[in-house]
Amino acid sequence: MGTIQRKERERDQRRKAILASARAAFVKHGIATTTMERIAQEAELAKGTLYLYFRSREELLMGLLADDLAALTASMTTVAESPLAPPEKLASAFRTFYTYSQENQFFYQVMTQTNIGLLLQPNCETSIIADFISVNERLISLVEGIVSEGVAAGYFFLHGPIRTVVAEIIIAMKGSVMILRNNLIPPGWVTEPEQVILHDIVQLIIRGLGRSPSPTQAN
Amino acid sequence: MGTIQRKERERDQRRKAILASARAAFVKHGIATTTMERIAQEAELAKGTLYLYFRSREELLMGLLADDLAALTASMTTVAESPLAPPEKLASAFRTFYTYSQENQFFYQVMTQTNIGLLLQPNCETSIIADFISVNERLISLVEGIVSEGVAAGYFFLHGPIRTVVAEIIIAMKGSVMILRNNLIPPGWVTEPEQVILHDIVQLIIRGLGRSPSPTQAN
DNA sequence: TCGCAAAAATGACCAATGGTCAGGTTTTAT
DNA sequence: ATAAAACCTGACCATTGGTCATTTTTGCGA
Repeated sequence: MGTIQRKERERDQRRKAILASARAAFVKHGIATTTMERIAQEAELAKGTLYLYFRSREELLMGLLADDLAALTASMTTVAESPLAPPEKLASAFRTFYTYSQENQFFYQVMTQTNIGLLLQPNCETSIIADFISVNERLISLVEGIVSEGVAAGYFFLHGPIRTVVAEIIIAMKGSVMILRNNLIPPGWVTEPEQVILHDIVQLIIRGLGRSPSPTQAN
Repeated sequence: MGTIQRKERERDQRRKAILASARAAFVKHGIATTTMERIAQEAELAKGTLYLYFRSREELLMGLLADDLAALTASMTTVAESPLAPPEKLASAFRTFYTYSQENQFFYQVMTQTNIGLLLQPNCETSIIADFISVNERLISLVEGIVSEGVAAGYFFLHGPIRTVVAEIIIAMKGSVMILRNNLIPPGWVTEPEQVILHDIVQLIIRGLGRSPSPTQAN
């Protein structure tokens, strides 16, 4: 019986070692230009061996992304549990998201160089997709908690079901980060640093949340 | 002298014919899975001939995108010149952007399946990049006109230089469209149609613009 | 009209890369 | 010790963007 456990443990260790090598290679060379051959070399294995552990290059990428999303969720949880007022907590949550992408090179590259939708392919293992969805749900719940708190304390107003409002906030903020990090800003278009732009957008949304959706008048 | 003009005209016609064939192929088969061989077949030319007119696959894509952005700018110009109040005009502008992407299949696919930043590569012809930047500038100016009008009429408040504020609005809205169209919404996350989500986000931003950035109090 | 040079087009070829799989090596169980 | 199972290897395969030697077409001058 001990043999099975050891073998499972060793198999898991090799899988993790391959992921670590892939991460190092992706960070060093960029996602698009890192080949499976190069990852295999970094892992000191044959290329064919990689396919014993991952069904495709996409599945390898998703494995790395799942780890990052888990770490990000932990950071966001800390924010959600802090004693800040809801508007400041919301701003802090999205600052955390941005900072994480800035400090974690692989995550940054996935955000900027990969169409994540294309990674969610039928040849990805189902449990990896489920992990991705699960971690996303936890992020949503965290932001929902902050918004709910803000509504209860009178800082925010809802213009629809809270779930929908939260989704919209996240869409806008994630989208902004993607634009900022996708080189979709024509040169010379803005002179302020990305953090300032992102902060302003968060504040714009927070101000919008802080205003009842009923008024149709100026001022 | 007549021969040179005719040859230039014919060369331009062939270039346009290749672009049309590429568009048809991309729409029919998707961007990622359309090969240059398939485009060549659609154009009834040899594959090598494509490279007499475009330096790379990316340059071909950029050529198509430039046409789309020009058409989109025309639509947005119509909105900017309409007699609507600035908040409604702003909402209409972004609705136009979304509707265009919905109705124009190639544009939709570029938005969802392509990392545009990767298209802006050194092997793209400089004038194509310049066109891309130029069209972007026109879009920015249109939105800037609307915001400026709203400020003058007392609908909107600026939290920074108008150029920056406009950039932030565009970043948030473009980003939202990208998220919505990139299948980055986990299944079952939202039940409302994309248009409703986008409309809500625009309204949230408009409400934020309609509130002076000074208040720090709830209600 | 003909001959030649230039321009345009062709399609076989090349290099690169994700993925496959027959064969080799190592581990396990009896 | 032996056979079977598990693991690993690296040559091979299919695909595709891009190249380039060759072929075809066009334009021009005699």
